[in-house]
Amino acid sequence: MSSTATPSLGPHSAVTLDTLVGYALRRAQLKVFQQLVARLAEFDLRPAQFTAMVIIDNEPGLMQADLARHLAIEPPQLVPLLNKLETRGLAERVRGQQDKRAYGVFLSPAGQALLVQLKALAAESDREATAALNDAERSQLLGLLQKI
Amino acid sequence: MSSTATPSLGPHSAVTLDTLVGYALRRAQLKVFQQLVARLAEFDLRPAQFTAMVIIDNEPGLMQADLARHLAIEPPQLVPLLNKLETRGLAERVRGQQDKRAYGVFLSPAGQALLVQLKALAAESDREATAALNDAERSQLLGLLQKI
DNA sequence: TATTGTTATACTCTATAACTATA
DNA sequence: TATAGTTATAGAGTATAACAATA
Repeated sequence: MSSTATPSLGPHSAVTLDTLVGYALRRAQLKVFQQLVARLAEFDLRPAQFTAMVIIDNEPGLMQADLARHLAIEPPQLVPLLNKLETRGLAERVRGQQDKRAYGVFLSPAGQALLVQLKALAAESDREATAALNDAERSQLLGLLQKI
Repeated sequence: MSSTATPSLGPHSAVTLDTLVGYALRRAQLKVFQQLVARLAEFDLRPAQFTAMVIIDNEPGLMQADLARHLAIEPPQLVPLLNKLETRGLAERVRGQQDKRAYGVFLSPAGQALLVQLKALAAESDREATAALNDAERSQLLGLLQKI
Protein backbone atom coordinates (compact mmCIF):
# COMPACT_ATOMS: atom_id res chain seq x y z
CA MET A 1 0.00 0.00 0.00
CA SER A 2 2.91 2.33 0.57
CA SER A 3 3.47 2.53 -3.18
CA THR A 4 0.06 4.11 -3.74
CA ALA A 5 0.85 7.27 -1.77
CA THR A 6 1.48 10.42 -3.81
CA PRO A 7 3.91 12.98 -2.45
CA SER A 8 1.63 15.97 -2.99
CA LEU A 9 -1.74 14.87 -1.67
CA GLY A 10 -1.53 11.44 -0.14
CA PRO A 11 -4.02 8.65 -0.65
CA HIS A 12 -7.01 10.45 0.91
CA SER A 13 -7.32 13.33 -1.55
CA ALA A 14 -11.06 13.94 -1.22
CA VAL A 15 -10.84 17.39 -2.77
CA THR A 16 -14.13 19.24 -2.51
CA LEU A 17 -14.71 22.96 -2.78
CA ASP A 18 -15.44 23.07 0.96
CA THR A 19 -11.87 22.11 1.78
CA LEU A 20 -10.33 24.93 -0.23
CA VAL A 21 -9.49 28.15 1.60
CA GLY A 22 -9.92 30.05 -1.67
CA TYR A 23 -13.60 29.22 -2.00
CA ALA A 24 -14.39 29.96 1.63
CA LEU A 25 -12.54 33.26 1.23
CA ARG A 26 -14.52 34.11 -1.86
CA ARG A 27 -17.90 33.45 -0.27
CA ALA A 28 -17.04 35.37 2.89
CA GLN A 29 -15.52 38.26 0.97
CA LEU A 30 -18.58 38.54 -1.27
CA LYS A 31 -20.89 38.72 1.73
CA VAL A 32 -18.86 41.32 3.62
CA PHE A 33 -18.37 43.48 0.53
CA GLN A 34 -22.00 43.34 -0.52
CA GLN A 35 -22.88 44.59 2.94
CA LEU A 36 -20.42 47.46 2.63
CA VAL A 37 -21.61 48.33 -0.86
CA ALA A 38 -25.19 48.47 0.40
CA ARG A 39 -24.28 50.71 3.35
CA LEU A 40 -22.13 53.08 1.25
CA ALA A 41 -24.84 53.33 -1.41
CA GLU A 42 -26.73 55.51 1.05
CA PHE A 43 -23.99 58.09 0.39
CA ASP A 44 -23.73 57.30 -3.33
CA LEU A 45 -20.19 56.04 -2.83
CA ARG A 46 -18.37 52.87 -3.88
CA PRO A 47 -15.88 51.02 -1.65
CA ALA A 48 -12.94 52.18 -3.78
CA GLN A 49 -13.99 55.81 -3.30
CA PHE A 50 -14.22 55.35 0.46
CA THR A 51 -10.83 53.62 0.50
CA ALA A 52 -9.34 56.46 -1.52
CA MET A 53 -10.66 58.97 1.02
CA VAL A 54 -9.08 57.01 3.88
CA ILE A 55 -5.71 56.92 2.10
CA ILE A 56 -5.81 60.60 1.18
CA ASP A 57 -6.68 61.44 4.78
CA ASN A 58 -3.73 59.40 6.04
CA GLU A 59 -1.30 60.93 3.55
CA PRO A 60 -2.59 64.33 2.45
CA GLY A 61 -1.04 65.73 -0.70
CA LEU A 62 0.14 62.42 -2.08
CA MET A 63 0.49 62.16 -5.84
CA GLN A 64 -2.08 60.40 -7.98
CA ALA A 65 0.33 57.67 -9.05
CA ASP A 66 0.99 56.84 -5.41
CA LEU A 67 -2.70 56.87 -4.57
CA ALA A 68 -3.34 54.49 -7.46
CA ARG A 69 -0.62 52.16 -6.16
CA HIS A 70 -2.11 52.18 -2.65
CA LEU A 71 -5.52 51.34 -4.12
CA ALA A 72 -4.01 48.61 -6.29
CA ILE A 73 -5.61 50.10 -9.40
CA GLU A 74 -4.09 51.55 -12.58
CA PRO A 75 -3.74 55.34 -12.93
CA PRO A 76 -6.41 55.57 -15.67
CA GLN A 77 -8.97 54.07 -13.28
CA LEU A 78 -8.23 56.77 -10.76
CA VAL A 79 -9.31 59.60 -13.04
CA PRO A 80 -13.10 59.16 -12.94
CA LEU A 81 -12.92 58.20 -9.26
CA LEU A 82 -11.16 61.45 -8.35
CA ASN A 83 -13.35 63.44 -10.72
CA LYS A 84 -16.39 62.21 -8.82
CA LEU A 85 -14.92 63.09 -5.42
CA GLU A 86 -13.86 66.49 -6.72
CA THR A 87 -17.25 67.22 -8.31
CA ARG A 88 -18.92 66.41 -5.00
CA GLY A 89 -16.56 68.72 -3.16
CA LEU A 90 -15.03 65.93 -1.06
CA ALA A 91 -11.48 66.06 -2.44
CA GLU A 92 -9.32 68.31 -4.57
CA ARG A 93 -6.32 68.10 -6.87
CA VAL A 94 -3.69 70.76 -6.20
CA ARG A 95 -1.17 71.28 -8.95
CA GLY A 96 2.47 70.95 -7.88
CA GLN A 97 4.51 74.14 -7.69
CA GLN A 98 7.91 72.68 -8.55
CA ASP A 99 6.60 69.98 -10.87
CA LYS A 100 3.55 71.22 -12.71
CA ARG A 101 2.83 67.77 -14.13
CA ALA A 102 2.01 66.35 -10.73
CA TYR A 103 -1.08 66.90 -8.61
CA GLY A 104 -1.26 66.51 -4.85
CA VAL A 105 -4.56 65.12 -3.63
CA PHE A 106 -6.29 66.47 -0.50
CA LEU A 107 -9.59 66.00 1.27
CA SER A 108 -11.72 69.12 1.60
CA PRO A 109 -13.08 69.99 5.05
CA ALA A 110 -16.40 68.55 3.88
CA GLY A 111 -14.60 65.40 2.82
CA GLN A 112 -12.88 65.09 6.19
CA ALA A 113 -16.17 65.58 8.00
CA LEU A 114 -17.93 62.99 5.86
CA LEU A 115 -15.05 60.54 6.30
CA VAL A 116 -15.61 60.49 10.06
CA GLN A 117 -19.15 59.26 9.42
CA LEU A 118 -18.04 56.84 6.74
CA LYS A 119 -15.42 55.23 8.97
CA ALA A 120 -18.02 54.59 11.64
CA LEU A 121 -20.37 53.17 9.02
CA ALA A 122 -17.65 50.92 7.59
CA ALA A 123 -16.76 49.56 11.03
CA GLU A 124 -20.41 48.92 11.78
CA SER A 125 -20.96 47.26 8.41
CA ASP A 126 -17.93 45.05 9.02
CA ARG A 127 -19.26 43.91 12.38
CA GLU A 128 -22.75 43.33 11.00
CA ALA A 129 -21.43 41.18 8.16
CA THR A 130 -19.34 39.11 10.60
CA ALA A 131 -21.97 38.98 13.33
CA ALA A 132 -21.57 35.20 13.49
CA LEU A 133 -18.15 35.73 15.10
CA ASN A 134 -17.43 36.94 18.60
CA ASP A 135 -14.69 39.49 19.25
CA ALA A 136 -12.02 36.87 19.94
CA GLU A 137 -12.85 34.99 16.76
CA ARG A 138 -12.90 38.18 14.72
CA SER A 139 -9.41 39.23 15.79
CA GLN A 140 -8.19 35.67 15.36
CA LEU A 141 -9.54 35.73 11.80
CA LEU A 142 -7.92 39.10 11.17
CA GLY A 143 -4.56 37.75 12.31
CA LEU A 144 -4.79 34.65 10.11
CA LEU A 145 -5.81 36.68 7.06
CA GLN A 146 -2.95 39.12 7.52
CA LYS A 147 -0.50 36.22 7.53
CA ILE A 148 -1.52 35.26 4.02
CA MET B 1 -15.45 60.97 30.81
CA SER B 2 -18.38 58.60 30.77
CA SER B 3 -20.39 61.07 28.70
CA THR B 4 -17.94 60.83 25.79
CA ALA B 5 -18.62 57.16 25.11
CA THR B 6 -20.68 56.37 22.01
CA PRO B 7 -22.85 53.28 22.02
CA SER B 8 -21.72 51.97 18.65
CA LEU B 9 -17.95 52.33 18.68
CA GLY B 10 -16.75 53.47 22.06
CA PRO B 11 -14.22 56.21 22.69
CA HIS B 12 -11.28 54.48 21.00
CA SER B 13 -12.68 54.28 17.48
CA ALA B 14 -9.38 54.40 15.59
CA VAL B 15 -10.90 52.98 12.43
CA THR B 16 -8.22 52.08 9.91
CA LEU B 17 -8.50 49.73 6.96
CA ASP B 18 -6.29 47.22 8.80
CA THR B 19 -8.94 46.72 11.48
CA LEU B 20 -11.66 45.79 9.00
CA VAL B 21 -12.23 42.13 8.26
CA GLY B 22 -13.56 43.08 4.83
CA TYR B 23 -10.28 44.56 3.64
CA ALA B 24 -8.18 41.70 4.99
CA LEU B 25 -10.58 39.30 3.28
CA ARG B 26 -10.29 41.16 0.01
CA ARG B 27 -6.50 41.15 -0.02
CA ALA B 28 -6.27 37.48 0.94
CA GLN B 29 -8.96 36.47 -1.54
CA LEU B 30 -7.24 38.33 -4.38
CA LYS B 31 -3.95 36.59 -3.66
CA VAL B 32 -5.42 33.09 -3.45
CA PHE B 33 -7.55 33.57 -6.55
CA GLN B 34 -4.72 35.03 -8.63
CA GLN B 35 -2.72 31.96 -7.77
CA LEU B 36 -5.57 29.67 -8.87
CA VAL B 37 -6.13 31.65 -12.07
CA ALA B 38 -2.44 31.33 -12.91
CA ARG B 39 -2.40 27.58 -12.30
CA LEU B 40 -5.63 26.93 -14.24
CA ALA B 41 -4.38 29.06 -17.15
CA GLU B 42 -2.05 26.17 -17.97
CA PHE B 43 -5.23 24.29 -18.95
CA ASP B 44 -6.90 27.34 -20.53
CA LEU B 45 -9.61 27.25 -17.86
CA ARG B 46 -11.08 29.89 -15.58
CA PRO B 47 -12.03 29.24 -11.94
CA ALA B 48 -15.74 29.33 -12.76
CA GLN B 49 -15.25 26.61 -15.37
CA PHE B 50 -13.38 24.44 -12.90
CA THR B 51 -16.06 25.02 -10.28
CA ALA B 52 -18.75 24.11 -12.79
CA MET B 53 -16.95 20.84 -13.53
CA VAL B 54 -16.80 19.99 -9.83
CA ILE B 55 -20.52 20.67 -9.38
CA ILE B 56 -21.47 18.69 -12.48
CA ASP B 57 -19.34 15.79 -11.27
CA ASN B 58 -21.06 15.87 -7.88
CA GLU B 59 -24.54 16.02 -9.37
CA PRO B 60 -24.47 14.57 -12.89
CA GLY B 61 -27.43 15.43 -15.08
CA LEU B 62 -28.48 18.50 -13.15
CA MET B 63 -30.34 21.18 -15.08
CA GLN B 64 -28.63 24.35 -16.26
CA ALA B 65 -30.73 26.59 -14.03
CA ASP B 66 -29.64 24.58 -11.00
CA LEU B 67 -26.01 24.67 -12.08
CA ALA B 68 -26.23 28.46 -12.46
CA ARG B 69 -27.67 28.73 -8.96
CA HIS B 70 -24.88 26.60 -7.49
CA LEU B 71 -22.32 28.81 -9.25
CA ALA B 72 -24.11 31.97 -8.07
CA ILE B 73 -24.26 33.30 -11.61
CA GLU B 74 -27.20 34.16 -13.86
CA PRO B 75 -28.34 31.65 -16.49
CA PRO B 76 -27.15 33.79 -19.42
CA GLN B 77 -23.60 33.71 -18.06
CA LEU B 78 -23.68 29.94 -18.06
CA VAL B 79 -24.21 29.66 -21.81
CA PRO B 80 -20.71 30.60 -23.06
CA LEU B 81 -19.15 28.74 -20.12
CA LEU B 82 -20.92 25.49 -21.02
CA ASN B 83 -20.34 26.07 -24.74
CA LYS B 84 -16.60 26.19 -24.06
CA LEU B 85 -16.64 23.02 -21.98
CA GLU B 86 -18.73 21.27 -24.62
CA THR B 87 -16.53 22.45 -27.51
CA ARG B 88 -13.49 21.10 -25.69
CA GLY B 89 -15.22 17.78 -25.15
CA LEU B 90 -15.20 18.06 -21.35
CA ALA B 91 -18.97 18.27 -20.76
CA GLU B 92 -22.18 17.71 -22.65
CA ARG B 93 -25.77 18.87 -22.62
CA VAL B 94 -28.30 16.05 -22.92
CA ARG B 95 -31.81 17.10 -23.87
CA GLY B 96 -34.55 15.97 -21.51
CA GLN B 97 -36.83 13.19 -22.73
CA GLN B 98 -39.98 14.22 -20.88
CA ASP B 99 -39.31 17.95 -20.99
CA LYS B 100 -37.55 18.90 -24.18
CA ARG B 101 -36.89 22.43 -22.96
CA ALA B 102 -34.50 21.25 -20.27
CA TYR B 103 -30.97 19.97 -20.64
CA GLY B 104 -29.14 17.73 -18.18
CA VAL B 105 -25.44 18.48 -17.90
CA PHE B 106 -22.81 15.73 -17.67
CA LEU B 107 -19.06 15.44 -17.70
CA SER B 108 -17.59 13.39 -20.52
CA PRO B 109 -15.06 10.68 -19.62
CA ALA B 110 -12.36 13.11 -20.75
CA GLY B 111 -13.85 15.76 -18.46
CA GLN B 112 -13.88 13.37 -15.53
CA ALA B 113 -10.27 12.38 -16.17
CA LEU B 114 -9.17 16.01 -16.44
CA LEU B 115 -11.10 16.93 -13.30
CA VAL B 116 -9.00 14.50 -11.25
CA GLN B 117 -5.90 16.45 -12.29
CA LEU B 118 -7.60 19.80 -11.78
CA LYS B 119 -8.69 18.95 -8.24
CA ALA B 120 -5.13 18.05 -7.32
CA LEU B 121 -3.92 21.27 -8.93
CA ALA B 122 -6.52 23.36 -7.10
CA ALA B 123 -5.62 21.82 -3.74
CA GLU B 124 -1.95 22.42 -4.41
CA SER B 125 -2.59 25.99 -5.51
CA ASP B 126 -4.62 26.60 -2.37
CA ARG B 127 -1.81 25.35 -0.14
CA GLU B 128 0.80 27.34 -2.04
CA ALA B 129 -1.17 30.55 -1.71
CA THR B 130 -1.64 29.98 2.03
CA ALA B 131 1.88 28.69 2.65
CA ALA B 132 2.26 31.19 5.49
CA LEU B 133 -0.19 29.10 7.53
CA ASN B 134 0.42 25.70 9.10
CA ASP B 135 -2.20 22.98 8.92
CA ALA B 136 -3.81 23.88 12.23
CA GLU B 137 -4.08 27.56 11.26
CA ARG B 138 -5.46 26.68 7.86
CA SER B 139 -8.28 24.57 9.25
CA GLN B 140 -8.93 27.18 11.95
CA LEU B 141 -9.24 29.81 9.18
CA LEU B 142 -11.55 27.54 7.20
CA GLY B 143 -13.80 27.15 10.24
CA LEU B 144 -13.98 30.86 10.92
CA LEU B 145 -14.72 31.69 7.27
CA GLN B 146 -17.49 29.12 7.10
CA LYS B 147 -19.15 30.72 10.11
CA ILE B 148 -19.56 34.00 8.22
C1' DT C 1 14.08 61.76 -23.98
C1' DA C 2 11.36 60.64 -19.75
C1' DT C 3 7.43 61.30 -16.67
C1' DT C 4 2.43 62.75 -14.87
C1' DG C 5 -1.85 62.54 -15.80
C1' DT C 6 -5.35 61.79 -19.30
C1' DT C 7 -8.01 59.77 -23.24
C1' DA C 8 -9.31 56.05 -26.00
C1' DT C 9 -10.03 51.35 -26.26
C1' DA C 10 -10.81 46.61 -25.18
C1' DC C 11 -11.75 42.60 -22.53
C1' DT C 12 -13.97 40.43 -18.66
C1' DC C 13 -17.70 40.02 -15.34
C1' DT C 14 -22.22 40.88 -14.17
C1' DA C 15 -27.18 41.86 -14.70
C1' DT C 16 -31.58 42.53 -17.27
C1' DA C 17 -34.90 42.37 -20.97
C1' DA C 18 -36.46 40.17 -24.92
C1' DC C 19 -36.72 36.11 -27.82
C1' DT C 20 -37.38 30.66 -29.06
C1' DA C 21 -39.10 26.43 -28.30
C1' DT C 22 -41.41 23.77 -25.68
C1' DA C 23 -44.97 22.82 -22.02
C1' DT D 1 -49.78 31.33 -20.02
C1' DA D 2 -45.67 29.81 -18.07
C1' DT D 3 -40.91 27.85 -18.15
C1' DA D 4 -35.79 26.48 -19.90
C1' DG D 5 -32.51 28.10 -22.34
C1' DT D 6 -30.68 31.58 -25.36
C1' DT D 7 -29.58 36.14 -27.48
C1' DA D 8 -28.82 40.92 -27.22
C1' DT D 9 -27.38 44.59 -24.62
C1' DA D 10 -25.66 47.47 -21.10
C1' DG D 11 -23.12 48.57 -17.03
C1' DA D 12 -19.26 48.03 -13.95
C1' DG D 13 -14.20 46.74 -13.23
C1' DT D 14 -9.72 46.13 -15.12
C1' DA D 15 -5.74 46.60 -18.27
C1' DT D 16 -2.94 48.57 -22.16
C1' DA D 17 -1.55 51.85 -25.71
C1' DA D 18 -1.35 56.42 -27.21
C1' DC D 19 -1.49 61.31 -26.26
C1' DA D 20 -0.70 66.24 -24.04
C1' DA D 21 1.79 68.95 -20.97
C1' DT D 22 5.79 69.40 -18.46
C1' DA D 23 10.39 68.12 -17.00
